[in-house]
Amino acid sequence: MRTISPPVGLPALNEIDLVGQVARRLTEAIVQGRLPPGSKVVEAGIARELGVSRAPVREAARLLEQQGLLVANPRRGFFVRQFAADDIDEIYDLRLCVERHAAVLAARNLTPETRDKLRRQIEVLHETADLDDPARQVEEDYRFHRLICEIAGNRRMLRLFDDLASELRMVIGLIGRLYDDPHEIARTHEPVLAAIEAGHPERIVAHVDYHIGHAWREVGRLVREIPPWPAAAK
Amino acid sequence: MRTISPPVGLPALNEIDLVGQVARRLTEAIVQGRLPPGSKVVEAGIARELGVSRAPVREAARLLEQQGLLVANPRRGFFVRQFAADDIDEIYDLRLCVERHAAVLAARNLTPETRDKLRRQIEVLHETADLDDPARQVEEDYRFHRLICEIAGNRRMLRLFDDLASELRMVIGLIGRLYDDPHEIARTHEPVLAAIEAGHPERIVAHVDYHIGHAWREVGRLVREIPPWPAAAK
DNA sequence: CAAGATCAAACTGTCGACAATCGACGATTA
DNA sequence: TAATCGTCGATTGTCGACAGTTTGATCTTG
Repeated sequence: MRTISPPVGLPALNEIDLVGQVARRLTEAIVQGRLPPGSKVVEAGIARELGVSRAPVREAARLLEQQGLLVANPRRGFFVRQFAADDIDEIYDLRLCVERHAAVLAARNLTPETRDKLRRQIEVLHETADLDDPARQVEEDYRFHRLICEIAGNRRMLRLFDDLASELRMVIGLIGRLYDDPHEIARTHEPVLAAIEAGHPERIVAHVDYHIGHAWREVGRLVREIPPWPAAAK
Repeated sequence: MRTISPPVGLPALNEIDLVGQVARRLTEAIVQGRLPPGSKVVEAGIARELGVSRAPVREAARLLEQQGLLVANPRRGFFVRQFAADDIDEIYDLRLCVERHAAVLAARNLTPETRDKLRRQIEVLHETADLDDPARQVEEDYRFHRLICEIAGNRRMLRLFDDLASELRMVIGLIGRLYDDPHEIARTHEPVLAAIEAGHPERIVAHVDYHIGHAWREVGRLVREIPPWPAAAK
């Protein structure tokens, strides 16, 4: 295995875990909207662009396929997943299901350290709100929710959350702007944490439902507002 | 693309969706315990055995990796996933989380047709109970639970269920015998369906909790009873 | 005899090549 | 003119090969 010829502009891919790196690059390109939904992912093109051969690209594509970012059409290639309104509903429905459970478990496992982590993350959310960087804001938002799943202590659930988040990142990225006032978003996390600290399952579920349900409705509204997705190139 | 040289004993792989077929064969070998947990999956070996090259085998392995049946160690290869007691807990915890939700949704979407499907499946469970075919019994059991997820109408949730089921099949396959009397198993599905037909969310959740919780405890007990998993061959 | 160094075989990661297939475009025909 | 067919370039699916790494065995040395 040798070092890879430097692709233009981007830092060169080094030699370990090429597949993982290609997967990350592809994911980036998709959630940033550089590869719009419905567009064809030409193996040779990606390979040339990244300065690798097609084999690692194909393997990475399989990963993203399993993650739901790509769709494979045998003999026709990989295509960037297109989302419809009911996809949004599915994702949020599943997310609600997972996060309710995670929050209840997290409350059960809560220690002073993990509690502080959550509090600190809400602070970060407030700080980020001033930065006018929607992508960053979304990222820090997920980090809070991810923390809850982490604290819940079920690794499979955490992976599921990550998968859902990567699909959502794609959707949010396409919407292009934040669906709400950043400070407002930061604030709405507080009752969730409060409920977790209080530790009453019903209250936790209620607050998680409210919080996620809010995002669900907002995203759903925006998606329906801009129905023809941004130019499914090719 | 040409036809594949016939592997010994098994029907030859034809030319379409080679990756999918290899994946199925591998899954089979794993859940049947022919590839024991911890064992190394040698790409060239599998490839030779199936009469294909290593490329499709690698791609299939990536699929199974994402599904959790294989673990990839960079530069060392793919290994059959090993389950510990806490894996069982994670899987059942997640399954509980999903099936509660699915059952409530299924109740909401229930039509006379889907209701009959569920009833019929319980009959099948009873019929299968007489056959003394544990694998079949487990399969029909899953089919009932899968039906609920199907009726719930969230495709992502259905896929998640399938992934969990394939992990569980592997575990159950390793245990080798059924964890309970087949007729008893068939019977315990009835209250779940009854609750879904009645349509009270709390009752549905309670019955699903009881049903799945029972399997959880039984499987957990058996796993702890036979702690050293069957010879992690090499 | 144990611990470390040395070496060979086995295996993985990646590549380039080639045939089969797809899709677009233009020619042919009714 | 519209529909069908054939051709050609572009792209996928698969393969065999090669380089570098890991592994396990053997040999060396304290």
